[in-house]
Amino acid sequence: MAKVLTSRKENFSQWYNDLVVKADLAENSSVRGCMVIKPYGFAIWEKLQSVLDKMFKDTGHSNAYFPLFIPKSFFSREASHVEGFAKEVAVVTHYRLKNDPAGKGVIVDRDAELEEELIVRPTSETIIWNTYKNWIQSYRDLPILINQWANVVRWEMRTRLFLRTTEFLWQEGHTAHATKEEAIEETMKIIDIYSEFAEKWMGVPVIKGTKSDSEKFAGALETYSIEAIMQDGKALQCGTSHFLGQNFAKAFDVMFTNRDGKREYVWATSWGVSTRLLGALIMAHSDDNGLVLPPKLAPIQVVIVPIYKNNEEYKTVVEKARNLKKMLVDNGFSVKLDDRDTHKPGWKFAEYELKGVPVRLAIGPRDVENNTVEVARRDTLEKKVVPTGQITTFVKDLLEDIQKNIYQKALDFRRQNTQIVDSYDEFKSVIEEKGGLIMAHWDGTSETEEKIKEETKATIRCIPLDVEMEAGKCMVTGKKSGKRVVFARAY
RNA sequence: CGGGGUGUAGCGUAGCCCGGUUAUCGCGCCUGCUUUGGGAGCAGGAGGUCGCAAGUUCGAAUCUUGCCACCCCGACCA
Repeated sequence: MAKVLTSRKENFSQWYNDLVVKADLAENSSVRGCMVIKPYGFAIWEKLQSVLDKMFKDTGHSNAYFPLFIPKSFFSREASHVEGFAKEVAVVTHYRLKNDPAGKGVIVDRDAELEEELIVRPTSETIIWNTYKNWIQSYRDLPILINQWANVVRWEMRTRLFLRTTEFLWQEGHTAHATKEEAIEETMKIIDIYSEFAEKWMGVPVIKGTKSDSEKFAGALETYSIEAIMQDGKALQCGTSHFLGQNFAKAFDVMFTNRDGKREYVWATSWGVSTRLLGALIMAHSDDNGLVLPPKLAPIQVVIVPIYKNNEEYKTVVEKARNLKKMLVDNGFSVKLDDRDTHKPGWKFAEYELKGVPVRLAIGPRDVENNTVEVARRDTLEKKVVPTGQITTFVKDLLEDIQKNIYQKALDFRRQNTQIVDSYDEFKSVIEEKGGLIMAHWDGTSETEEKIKEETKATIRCIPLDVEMEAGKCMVTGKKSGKRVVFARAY
């Protein structure tokens, strides 16, 4: 078979880039750091959106929409928030163009300068809390549980398809609560939703945990994240849920009267996942033949490829293929019949493997005669001939098996690439030679974290929730530590 | 913004050091015939402001200068 992708082991970055482009997911646009998401890639995003959206709604959240532009003054209200984002915001300063007197197209009309510059949102806390101020007077107005699907802009220095683009799509939840406890509970509820989504739908095992002070969201008291490992051993943050305390309520003066008639600041959370999830999906499962999609998120779950030599065979084979498609569609599967005469079967096989379609059915004259179908599964590339009568149950079981298998494979990979390390020397050599996740003791200070980052490029991905307490000593300073934390080089 | 590199057809490239016929090759594209159970074969064909501008020269993809764009490494990061 002709090789279209760079090998995963040879050059992971290039493999990733090739894959994204050749599987028709996305490509770089002519706009700096911005990508074009192509129909096939967007179909996966839409599927992912619909599942998450339902999970949010099932837990009492509703969707709304807030402006793209944020007045600069709103933005500067919360000190640490400004600090965190100032270096990467796009700023709108003018509102008009005019013809260039020198005759070279259009130029900015300097007379049309805005009195107050507008920031293109890097995230919406500020504009939303400025709005919530008008919505909240009493404890009866709480909680507010809102989510928005939107685009945001962060002017990153270096970009990478899906993982870090200047503009990206995401959902951002912003909730307001009467009590601290309720806000914390919301933060946890969301990180659980994210984790369930990653594991059950994307088939990507994740570690839930809290962020260290230096990795916290700008303006948050506590940031919870889910962290996954990619096939090159680097970690990827897949979603975050922040407990914001009363920081934004104080910055935007959002108070409510409680049951006792006393005025109090509102408690807040915010949380989000982005198109980066598609990057995680790709880097966690795919191989040198292309994408491997979890059946639950695949836009096409089953593709049918007819095989024939002449017009006569075409008729009988395609007719059978159509029946097969109808049968599967009636059973709720997403099926594509590729009866194009412009490409040969072998070409189509390779194409759908590249696109990660979980199950492929091939029907040729041989199958028509024997009343069978050839079934191929994407994850293991195994093929099997199945009697037509059993095909719906077979495909149903197979899709479930693939979903389970890719999760298990990713989980096994993570186990094999997670080391428990006690000394800093060992840490350095493991990071350098093997990569992956490292569970080690840390004294809890930003100084130590910074030192490790500088010397090894590894950062604390999270302080995991589901890990037992264990008395130990920080591998760098020897100070006391109650728990191992997760270190890795990260995207 | 610092350090390195690259711009030649839709994509990937040779040629550049050492200037000289009609700019190389592969993929892709178009036409025809043969093919079709793992990216088909043969034959023919179309497609180029050699990143942009100026300069040197009888002559520039090739040399010089300026500009632009992109990529990689660092700081930043969902």
